[in-house]
Amino acid sequence: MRIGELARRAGVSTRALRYYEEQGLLRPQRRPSGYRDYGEQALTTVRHIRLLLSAGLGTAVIAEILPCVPDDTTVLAPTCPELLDGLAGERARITASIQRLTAARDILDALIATGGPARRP
Amino acid sequence: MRIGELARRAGVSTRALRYYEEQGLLRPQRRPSGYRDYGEQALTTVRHIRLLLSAGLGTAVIAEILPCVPDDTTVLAPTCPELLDGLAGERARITASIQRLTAARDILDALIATGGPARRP
DNA sequence: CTTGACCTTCACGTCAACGAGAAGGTCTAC
DNA sequence: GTAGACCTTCTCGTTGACGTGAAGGTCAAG
Repeated sequence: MRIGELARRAGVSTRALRYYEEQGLLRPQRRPSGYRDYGEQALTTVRHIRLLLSAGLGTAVIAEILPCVPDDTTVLAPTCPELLDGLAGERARITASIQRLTAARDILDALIATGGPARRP
Repeated sequence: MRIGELARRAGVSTRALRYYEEQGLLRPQRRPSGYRDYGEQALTTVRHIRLLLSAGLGTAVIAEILPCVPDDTTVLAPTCPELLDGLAGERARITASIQRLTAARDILDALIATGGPARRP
C-alpha cells in the first residue's frame, strides 16, 4: 500500500510516517516512480511505534527494539544481547513514570473529592 | 531561604525556579536587594509542581491547581468550581497514560522474557 | 576593600516529534 | 489529454520546559 492508505489505517499523518522512516523505524519498498510501498506488517509496526512513543521511549531506542519485535518479518535480533540492559532500564523508567502518574492522580482525586477546597463548611 | 538553597533542597535548578515564578507557580518575597526569599512551604510546593509536571500537566493547569492544594498557606480556592471539569479531564488523561505505559511495559516484558527474540531453539 | 560566592535580569539556544507549505512529478479516469 | 488526487523532496516553524552564557549588583569574610 502507499503512504496515504497506511496513514489512514494507522491513524497517523503521512508526515509522521516519513519521519519514522527518516529515523530508521520503517524501511518501505520503493516503486519505480519513487512512491513508497508498504507491506501489511507495516501497520502492526506503526502501532508498536506509537505505543512505545507514548511510553516515552525515543525513536533511537525504538529503532533498536523494533527488529526484535515479533510479527516483524525483517531480519531478527541484530544487537539484542547488549540491548537487554537498556530494555530493563527503560522498563524501570516506565514503572517509575507509572508511580509518578498514580501519585499525581491521587492528588487530583483528593482535590476532586473535597469538591475543590472551596468547601469550608 | 534564597533561591540557591531551595534549588539544592528541592533538587531542581535555579533556572527552573525562576521559570516557575515566571509562570505564576511561585511568588517568593523579595529582599531589599532584590533577592528572592522563599518560605519553608515553598519546598513542598516545588515538589507538587514537579510531580504534576511529570504527570504531563502543563504549567498553566498547575497554576490553577496549586492554590487549591493543602499545605499551601496562600489564599484558598479562587476559581475552583469551574476547575473541577478540567481536573476530571486531566485525571482521565493520566489514567489513559497509565494504561499506555502499562501496555508498553508489557511489550518490553515480552521481549525481555524471550531473552530478546534472538532465541530460536 | 577586595575576593568569591551568590544573586539579578535579559536573551538566545536546545531537543523531540512532528505541522505546514512550496515546487514539482505520477497515475487513474473520463 | 487533462483534471485532480496522490505522491516526492526540501525547508522552515512550533511547543514546553528549561539550559546557557552575558553583564552586572550584593554581601559576609579576611
